[in-house]
Amino acid sequence: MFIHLPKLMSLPQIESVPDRRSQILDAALVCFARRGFHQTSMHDISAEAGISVGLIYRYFENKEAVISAMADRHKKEISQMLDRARQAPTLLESLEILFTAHCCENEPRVISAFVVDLYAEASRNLHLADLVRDVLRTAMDGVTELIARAPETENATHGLSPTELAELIFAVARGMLMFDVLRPQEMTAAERRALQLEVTRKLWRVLFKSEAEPAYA
Amino acid sequence: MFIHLPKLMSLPQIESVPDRRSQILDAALVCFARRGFHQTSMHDISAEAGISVGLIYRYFENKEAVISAMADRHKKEISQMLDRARQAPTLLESLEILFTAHCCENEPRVISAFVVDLYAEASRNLHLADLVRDVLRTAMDGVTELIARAPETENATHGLSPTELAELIFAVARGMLMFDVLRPQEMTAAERRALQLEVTRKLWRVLFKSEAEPAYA
Amino acid sequence: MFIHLPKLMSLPQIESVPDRRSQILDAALVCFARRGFHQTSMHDISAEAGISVGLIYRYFENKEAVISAMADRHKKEISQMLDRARQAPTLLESLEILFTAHCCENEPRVISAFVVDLYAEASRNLHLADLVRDVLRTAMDGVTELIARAPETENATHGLSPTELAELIFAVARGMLMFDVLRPQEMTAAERRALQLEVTRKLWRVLFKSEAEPAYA
Amino acid sequence: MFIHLPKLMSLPQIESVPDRRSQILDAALVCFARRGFHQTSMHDISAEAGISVGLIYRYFENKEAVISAMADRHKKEISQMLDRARQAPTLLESLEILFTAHCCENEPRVISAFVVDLYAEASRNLHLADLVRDVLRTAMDGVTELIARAPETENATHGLSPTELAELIFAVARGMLMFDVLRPQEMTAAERRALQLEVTRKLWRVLFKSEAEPAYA
DNA sequence: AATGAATGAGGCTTCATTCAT
DNA sequence: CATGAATGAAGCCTCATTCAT
Repeated sequence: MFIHLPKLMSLPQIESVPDRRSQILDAALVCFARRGFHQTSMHDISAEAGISVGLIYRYFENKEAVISAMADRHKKEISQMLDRARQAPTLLESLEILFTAHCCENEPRVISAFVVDLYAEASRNLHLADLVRDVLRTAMDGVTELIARAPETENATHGLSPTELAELIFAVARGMLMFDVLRPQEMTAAERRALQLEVTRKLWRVLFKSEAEPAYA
Repeated sequence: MFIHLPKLMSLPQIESVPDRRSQILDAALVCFARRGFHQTSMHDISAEAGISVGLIYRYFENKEAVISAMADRHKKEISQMLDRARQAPTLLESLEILFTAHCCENEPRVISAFVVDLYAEASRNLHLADLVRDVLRTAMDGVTELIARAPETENATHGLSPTELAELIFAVARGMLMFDVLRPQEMTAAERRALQLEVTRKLWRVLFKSEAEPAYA
Repeated sequence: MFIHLPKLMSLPQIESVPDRRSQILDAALVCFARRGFHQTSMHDISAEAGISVGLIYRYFENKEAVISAMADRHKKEISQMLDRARQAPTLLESLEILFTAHCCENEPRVISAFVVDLYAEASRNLHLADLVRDVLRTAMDGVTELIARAPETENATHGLSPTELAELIFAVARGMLMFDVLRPQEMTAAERRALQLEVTRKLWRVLFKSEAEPAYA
Repeated sequence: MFIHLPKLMSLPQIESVPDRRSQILDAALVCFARRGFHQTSMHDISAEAGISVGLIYRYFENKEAVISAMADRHKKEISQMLDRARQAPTLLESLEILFTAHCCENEPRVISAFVVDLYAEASRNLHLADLVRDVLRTAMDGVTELIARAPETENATHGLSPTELAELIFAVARGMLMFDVLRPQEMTAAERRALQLEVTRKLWRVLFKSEAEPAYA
């Protein structure tokens, strides 16, 4: 009765099964960031994931489904980033989180090349466009709320509503993402991060510092 | 003297050569905007241009050369846009030109889907990255100069230099371009333009209007 | 004595083995009739049978073995059909059984699409060809015997031997099977059956009715 | 002026261009007869035709289009066979043409394995079914007419109309085609032909010889 | 006995590019 | 200058088969 313990050893695999999808998506992210959606072959992904091509098709209907799932992931990454931003003590720090999401050395879940590709793809794929639009709206709503409740914004917001400010902030964030893909490859995550923080502070000063007050630092 | 007549017969083609290139690039822009670089086949381009596939190879070494030439074109479009911006009477109007460059009904030379694709491609193609970086630098230099000479900027610029302001402005401009690819296809150029103008004015107010002055409109 | 209980538990499966095979072959017939041998995947069969793919390989060496087994089944179906034909009181009724074997609503064990596929496959598979040839020979021998002992054939058989008559009869039967695969899908088994009965009677009249006698009906 | 004669040499190719389709279909027929539709790869066809795979797609949209074109060809072959049958001096000779169409050594345009495959395929492809049904109807109409005008049929037709007789004849013809795919490969065209002729005469005797007359031969 | 995850060869199709005309 | 037939490598995807559990 207790002889078949080996079966219990397979328990960890119960958890590993749903991770196959993640494993594939992890590999896909690497490939997509490296060569773009349409330059990445299914074989590239399978090789990066260390599995066979056929196995991908057990977890995804086709290549487009992989792209869609990556877009879903992007949605979650942005959502998590937003959560972290919400927990920041000040609005400035929230913005710093928003602007440096793609500058983490070991956890680069938001990769600018991928995101730019995603938007490019969304311009031809209605389903993707819907999803990305939704991500954007959710994120902007989150930032709107952050602004609305921030004490910094009481003084001076140039007569703009939190919503309008959030739109500007997000435009800058996406624009900086576009700039980021042009950075020389030698640039480290830390250096990118430094550049982003600088811009964040400038933007913050412009938006939320009343002219009278002296700019700190 | 009369032996080389055949060559003389080709004289009119000397002028036609640049035209052929333009014709091909015009077609390529349409195709690239519609389906992206890597989803567009050389045959797509030739069909759109109304010529044979082989002819494209007489004017361009290969597909990548077409993409490169398109990037060069982008550089010229941005340069021309900058010229027009320089001729505007006020800084606000200059910015309006900058922000609505992709919203012209019949002359849509700056097409957002193409530009986003261009940046995506630049992230994997060093030569393209150099070129796009150069475009960006030139454009930002131009805007920097516009800001520097504008009387509006004397009052209050949040302690930011013209260069820093130009960077922010351009980030917003590129960010709005990313948003633009998500707009529903039913939206007309006029509607897009209206949205862009609104953002332009908000940005302008934020950057160059001192808090004291009441927001117009 | 009680140690090997697990093995005893598998006893009922000894009987289930032939059932499994039948279950798989039942499913295979459905699939083969629907899409043909080479358009049917092992997964199709397993899904139709409600079992896993791997299980099929416990009962059949490979896909070709399934096809072979199906051919064997075909042999048995034809053999059973022949038995029924032998029990019919008249030659005409025997022929009716022969010609309507594929027109039974709930027991359609002889499915024309499958049989035609079987012959097509036999043209490239020597083993299958042998088997089908054998089925044909056996069946024709059976019909030959039916003819030989039938009182109807005493009068007039156009100077043809029972063997020759059986060959003609079988050619018509297989030819009608080919026609059957062209029938519109809306046609019911009853309608197909009616068509077949008509042909059967005509053939019977031609072969076994002497000219002098008036055609009944 | 007369130097460029080589261009005139290309004239024969003007005719060869439309022949590419035929060349491909010729190759396809060989392959299909050898291995069946679904066991034949596009590479098989291209190799048999001595061209590259890609070239097939310049002349056919996809593999199914090749099969469809083959079905169209079948229609023409049957039509030509019918024309030849119409020119025969006697009904028996007409039937001989009908029954031996697939037994020609060097011009085997009607290949039984292919035809049986075609019917099998028609059972799953409505378009093909329509076409084959049409071929069958046309052919049966032709034979009906042959019977109607034949003096041999005045005497005795068992009370069956020409249409009914044609149906029986065609059933036998298709049935014999099914038998043909089972013949051992060693059998020569001449031997097959002899077998078919024998059956033809038996059928003819059964259908059109009044019982009274002695069977010739 | 039964499952279904995993493999990888192979099939269909596309496409950048060349070249004879 | 211009055409478009031709090539063949490469991409997406399927599927027969195996094997650990």
